[in-house]
Amino acid sequence: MFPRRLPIPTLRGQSARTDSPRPCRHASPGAVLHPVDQLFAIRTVPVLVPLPAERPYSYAVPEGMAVVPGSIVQVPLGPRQVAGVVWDGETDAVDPKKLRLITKVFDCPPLDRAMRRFIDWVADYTLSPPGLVVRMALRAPAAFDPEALIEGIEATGVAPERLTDARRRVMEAAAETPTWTRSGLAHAAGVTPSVVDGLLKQGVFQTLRLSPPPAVALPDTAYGRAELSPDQAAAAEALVAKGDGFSTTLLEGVTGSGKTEVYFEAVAAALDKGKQVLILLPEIALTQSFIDRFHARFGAPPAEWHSDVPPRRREQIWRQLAEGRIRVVAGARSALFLPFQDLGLVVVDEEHDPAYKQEDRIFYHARDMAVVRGSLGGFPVILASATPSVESRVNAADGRYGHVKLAGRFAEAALPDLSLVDMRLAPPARGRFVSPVLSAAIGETVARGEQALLFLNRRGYAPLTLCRVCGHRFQCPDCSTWLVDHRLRGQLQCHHCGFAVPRPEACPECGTLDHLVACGPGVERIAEEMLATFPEARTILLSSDLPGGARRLRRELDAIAEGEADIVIGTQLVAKGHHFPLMTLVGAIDADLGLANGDPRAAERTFQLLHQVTGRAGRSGGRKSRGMIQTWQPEHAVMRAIASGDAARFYEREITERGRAGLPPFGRLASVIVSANSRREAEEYARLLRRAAPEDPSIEVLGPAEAPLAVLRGRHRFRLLVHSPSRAPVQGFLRATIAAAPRPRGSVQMQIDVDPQSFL
DNA sequence: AGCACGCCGACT
DNA sequence: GTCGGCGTGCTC
Repeated sequence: MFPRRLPIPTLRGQSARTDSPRPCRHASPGAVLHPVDQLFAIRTVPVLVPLPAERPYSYAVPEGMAVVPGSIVQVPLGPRQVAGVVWDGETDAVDPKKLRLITKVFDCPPLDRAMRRFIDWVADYTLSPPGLVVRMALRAPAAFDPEALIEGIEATGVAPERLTDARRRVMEAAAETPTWTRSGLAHAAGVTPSVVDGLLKQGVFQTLRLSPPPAVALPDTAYGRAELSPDQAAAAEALVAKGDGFSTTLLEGVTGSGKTEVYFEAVAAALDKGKQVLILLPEIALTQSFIDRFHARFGAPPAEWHSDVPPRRREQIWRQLAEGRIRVVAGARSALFLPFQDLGLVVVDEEHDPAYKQEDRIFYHARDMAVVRGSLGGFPVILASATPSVESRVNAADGRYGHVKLAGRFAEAALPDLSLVDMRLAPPARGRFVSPVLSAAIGETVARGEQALLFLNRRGYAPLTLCRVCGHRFQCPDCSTWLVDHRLRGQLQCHHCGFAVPRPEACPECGTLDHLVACGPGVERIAEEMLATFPEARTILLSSDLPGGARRLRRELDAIAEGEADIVIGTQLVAKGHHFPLMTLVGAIDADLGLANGDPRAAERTFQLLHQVTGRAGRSGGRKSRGMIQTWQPEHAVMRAIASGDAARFYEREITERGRAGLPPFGRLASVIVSANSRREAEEYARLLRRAAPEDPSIEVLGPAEAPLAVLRGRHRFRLLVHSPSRAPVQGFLRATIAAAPRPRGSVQMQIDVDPQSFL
């Protein structure tokens, strides 16, 4: 089974003593040297510092300083002071002249053993230096020192000299709660702070130091206990029955079947046992509705953790979490590296979402690392989705994961009627992209006062611009990809590296004016078409590159939910999180779009995206809502699966295909991302790898044009795709290869991406 | 990752 | 003559 397949590769030799229960100052005394020994022996400890070192560095422990593995310490590193973590095991033999003293131990709970093993595991699996992994856990510099105490007041028992009305109200409030802040008490009593000041002066109150207020209120598991359907209750019971030890369970339920309420019961069970809980969400900045639902269930919001959380708040959350004062975090993938004190459950919501994969510096898939965290920490992990990843489906089918299904009988009825629009039979008019069939449906919908959503996963106006006179195509100078016409911004942009030029009027090749022509649709162009076809309808365009950022987007989404638009046109961000009750028609414009981009997961992604976006439709007025999918390949397995609603058959087919092609979760895929100055250099390095390879995996060099992935953002980056159909872990190959081939520096830099699930 | 050192191009 | 570009090496 899975847990025993999680070796800790690098560091071993824990001393059992070191992780013992913590005395109040967070650090146990450690070994005390005999006075005679003190003269000769210098105690050294390994310290993992936040830089790409393969091993922890050795530091000397000053006399009288108490450190244990996990202690967060400040150490000198070259010219500066950095925060590091005392690690497990023995120190390397290091030139005593290099040895430097630990500057100080932060007054902060140490990282627990499970967390340290997790960091080592992630470093080994992702083939990245453990120092860089620990860096992710230490991204809250000011949090290592205790939060500053604030000034509070408490009653002394002395009676006020003259009991005015205002003073009486203050005394009444003070009688109910022992300690207050000055302004807090004044506010609660409905008086000005000067009343409190007066009483303070008289000695009725005295000041004291209070610990700062909690970042979030404690959740109350009894607060908003939902009425569960029999289905939901059974599923919740199945989750809770998994017990406290490690297990992974796939919670699969169609849109609207109430998965969230079900796993909330598992969350409540963990909280009742005094455990902390982590709920991972993809792109949490846009999921206010989740926070609201959590609040309604538990009477308090979870602590939020994502890139939009301001630095001060991050520090507060980091600290209070380490102290165990925060019980629940809802966060993006980076929350996996937070210093939980007693984590007892991780829920990965929308587990299939590609946003869980980090493709920057350290490549990891948060869903899989959550499973690893659960395995090392000995607690359950729940993966929830309406459209699970093929990997999780296979793991569930093979018994590695539990499988809890929510049939959701009411939900079935509320799902939209889906139909394919065969673009070969019902082509749009010239220069248009919406089929007359869909267009008519939009007209009817708007006429009824309902909303229509048009989905097209392509930003901008048109993906290609060419000159009608000489045939010149606008191309990125760095990436050899087409420049995307962004009319609202007046730019041609490269979606790979961010290169942009103002939209030209003349062809740079032949100089002809006004003969440039846009080819293909983007959301801006669909918006234009809708404005022309339905000039009286209120049309809204939603796209990630619109000005105003996430906040404006959230406002727009709220406005749409309130009915302040008739036609909404959006990229894939409309597929996430939001539910639109008035939306009774969803149209997918270029549903085939994602199928031909060379991604081995293209079919799966398209299936999930189309399923999700059509699930946005509401259920207005008892009439079933409709989903219409424009496709040029109606016979494609994905399209057939979407139209028939037969997800099971899609998965079956996809699993067979993957097995045949040796793709994950059966075969292994990894890529070595190299930054090289030219394709030639990248090819050169690929040759080096091939020569050094102990076996013979295929290594393919892909530039930005062939591998349209976020990971290739930036100039001159290439992806060497290592494909191995055998069960032999690609890591083993890469490790050996990297050891044999000179590690590139400077002109060629590399990062490694091992595809999820190959750890099983 | 940062930071210093060191070696070649365009300028006050 | 310097200022400063980033290639290279190092941090216990």
